[in-house]
Amino acid sequence: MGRVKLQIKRIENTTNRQVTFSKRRNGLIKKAYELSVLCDVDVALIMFSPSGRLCHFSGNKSIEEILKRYVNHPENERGRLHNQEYLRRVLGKLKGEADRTYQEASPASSNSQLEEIQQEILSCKSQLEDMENRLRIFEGDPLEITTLYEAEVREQILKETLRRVHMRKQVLEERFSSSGAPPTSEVQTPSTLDWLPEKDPQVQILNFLDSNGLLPLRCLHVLDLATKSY
Amino acid sequence: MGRVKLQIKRIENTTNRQVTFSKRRNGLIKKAYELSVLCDVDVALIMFSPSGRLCHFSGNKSIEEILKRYVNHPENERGRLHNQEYLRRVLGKLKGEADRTYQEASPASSNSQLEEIQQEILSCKSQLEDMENRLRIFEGDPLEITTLYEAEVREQILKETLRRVHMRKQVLEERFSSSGAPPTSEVQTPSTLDWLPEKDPQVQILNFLDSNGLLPLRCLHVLDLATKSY
DNA sequence: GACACTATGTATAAGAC
DNA sequence: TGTCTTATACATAGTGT
Repeated sequence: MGRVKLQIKRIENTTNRQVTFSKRRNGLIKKAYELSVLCDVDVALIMFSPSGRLCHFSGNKSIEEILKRYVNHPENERGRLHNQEYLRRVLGKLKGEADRTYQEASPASSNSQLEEIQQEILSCKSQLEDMENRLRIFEGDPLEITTLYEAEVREQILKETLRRVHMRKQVLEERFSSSGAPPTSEVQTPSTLDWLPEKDPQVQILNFLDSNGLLPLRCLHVLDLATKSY
Repeated sequence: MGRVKLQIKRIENTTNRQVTFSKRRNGLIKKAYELSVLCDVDVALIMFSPSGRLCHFSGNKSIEEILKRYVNHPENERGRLHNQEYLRRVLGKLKGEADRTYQEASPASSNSQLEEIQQEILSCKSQLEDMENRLRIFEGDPLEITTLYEAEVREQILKETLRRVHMRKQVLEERFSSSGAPPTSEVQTPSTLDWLPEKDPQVQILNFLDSNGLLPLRCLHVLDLATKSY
């Protein structure tokens, strides 16, 4: 759109990049606004400008409400598939277009390029799938377990992992205590989190993670699932 | 954009609303993607379709990372002012209306779209990175843990996950024993794997997994790491 | 950075499949 | 729902202030 067709790649000129950001940011917010009104849906949009400033938009509800809905959404795990779907759609369209304009440019080269990219996407997807499977062992809802075998297997893996982490913790404890550093860990262990208003152990963990800024959001939904499951 | 000018108000016809959502959602995601690439900025976009389905987009970083950056951003409080600014700007523009009518079609070079897709692959890869980070909590080498905090956090996550899996296992045990099904699990629990030639517990687990064909190969490297670490 | 202009590239409403 | 087509409305790159 504009005088020339713009390649979708990082704009190297800083000034230009910021100008484009300003323009497109407004366009994007407008589109998000229109979508939220026309279709009566919750939309949350968060951007960080090149200079690090925060810009965001949300419809009627506050961003926080929408984020909450997001982290609590059971579909959360599957979310990344949407990007893949989009990818597939764009790719399909592209291929159709390439086929239609078969005569014009260099059909062979662009087709092979397409194949190559398709391969890469497939590879990426299978890797994602593999990782999803591996993550399911740890982050997945236990209710998905339907056989004793699998429950046993998961339990043993977790026990073993726990044992190793525990050993590592002890090593670190010894190291810190012998070097005279303050034993910051034991004081903040969840077993001493009783002062928290929350009594649900999962929420305690959540708060613990959050207060340490370590891995809060990405674990929220797991904990939520847990409270719902049992 | 389209045959007629559309009023920005809720589309009452349900079918129409959903069709429009589908179209505009894709457009919005595309725009968000272009902005994130062109201007090299973090963008997170979350939508809930009229039917309650979750759709989201994020650039290179995972949504969780961006949300975390958002939550921790000091400017957070002032955020909603941006919407007001936008409204004011739109109102200002509403005063001066101008019409332009131009049209011309030309065959789009698919090269830019190729680049677009290549960018998508990059995004895909960064999602892989994110998952790797999440997996590291569970599968990663404990020696990578350098602070007591992190050891504590990992331990608590593992304990909690273990607790949930254990509860699930008990449920399944009860279900099977009460339905008269043979208690296949206890017999093959690793504690009774003494007949195996391997004495290393980790290799025992590995063999256990392997013999049950459940999740063997993808866990190999974890166990390998374990034997190397200690 | 913001605003205005204008030529162009895009998105999309409608409609049909 | 997804997809394609077409006509039309919009967004925006480049430019100047």
